[in-house]
Amino acid sequence: MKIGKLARRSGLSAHTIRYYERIGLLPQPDKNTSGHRDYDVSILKWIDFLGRLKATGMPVREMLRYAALRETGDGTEAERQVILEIHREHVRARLAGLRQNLSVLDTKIAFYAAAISAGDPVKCKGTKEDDHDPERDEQRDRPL
Amino acid sequence: MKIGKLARRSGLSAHTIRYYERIGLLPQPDKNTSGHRDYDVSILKWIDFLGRLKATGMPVREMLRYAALRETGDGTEAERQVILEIHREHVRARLAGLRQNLSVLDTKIAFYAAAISAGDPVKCKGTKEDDHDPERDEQRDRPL
DNA sequence: GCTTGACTTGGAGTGCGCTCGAAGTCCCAG
DNA sequence: CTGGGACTTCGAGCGCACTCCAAGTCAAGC
Repeated sequence: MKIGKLARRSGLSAHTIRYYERIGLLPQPDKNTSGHRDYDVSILKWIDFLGRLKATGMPVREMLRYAALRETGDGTEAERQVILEIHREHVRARLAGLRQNLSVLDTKIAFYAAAISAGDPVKCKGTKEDDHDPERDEQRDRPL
Repeated sequence: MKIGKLARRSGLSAHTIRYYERIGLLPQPDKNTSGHRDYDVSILKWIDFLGRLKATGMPVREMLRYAALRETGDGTEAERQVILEIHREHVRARLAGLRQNLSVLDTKIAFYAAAISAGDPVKCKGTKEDDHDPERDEQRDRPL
């Protein structure tokens, strides 16, 4: 498979594939007599997995560590596992944070919905000052 | 409250606060006779909310739209609600994707764990070629 | 009155992850 | 044999979101 086809199949651009190869995320593929890259389909699985690492927010630097271990092959499994486990914790934390922020978003949207559907001038009025929040009775900045 | 204190309280740097003001995320604060910014505590709530938008992946450009409506004040509630509702859908989608990728991660980690704890040379051997995947019996690239 | 440190502005620099362009080579259909 | 399209390399450019620097002002404590 040449780069154009791999691009179509993987969803990456040919530019990006070459870029990934340059930085070491993708292994050097075989080249045919004209110097054209010739990929094995198995690369698609690896690209898919890279996409998942990326989608879960792993920085390229970390993917690079993982990719290097993968290149090395046997004997690096434990290290790869550790990388993945640490990353999994990051993902779990993000998930938790996202859920929390989502609920804040829900609350806020519900507030807008209530204020607007009621055409409530008082509540709508409040929306500029500090944006709705229920705990608005904050103390002023005190001299420490 | 001056910028340094706001920085400490909000967790943003003074640089970032000025930057946010420049681009329009934060309203122009009052300035004292020396030209120093003087913030009301209520800004902290807004910064907190901005942080939540950011944490949920809203691009600055979109925050800007929201911030501009908030500045305008009354009469922009419906638009703000729409922005938030659309964003909420993005967040839900991210959450779903993250959960899915997390489970892939779990599977992969479990695979490493099994292969390593068994010291299984066959399975470990497989980990370089295409990284463990169960569905390894892929057809070769066919001529379309 | 002098030092220290927090503040001001404008603009330049950074890090990440691509993304694109230029110039050239190669293969194949018509 | 010619035109078109896919490929090659190298290096520059981009968009985002900061982050920092330089040069200057100002207020308070010693």
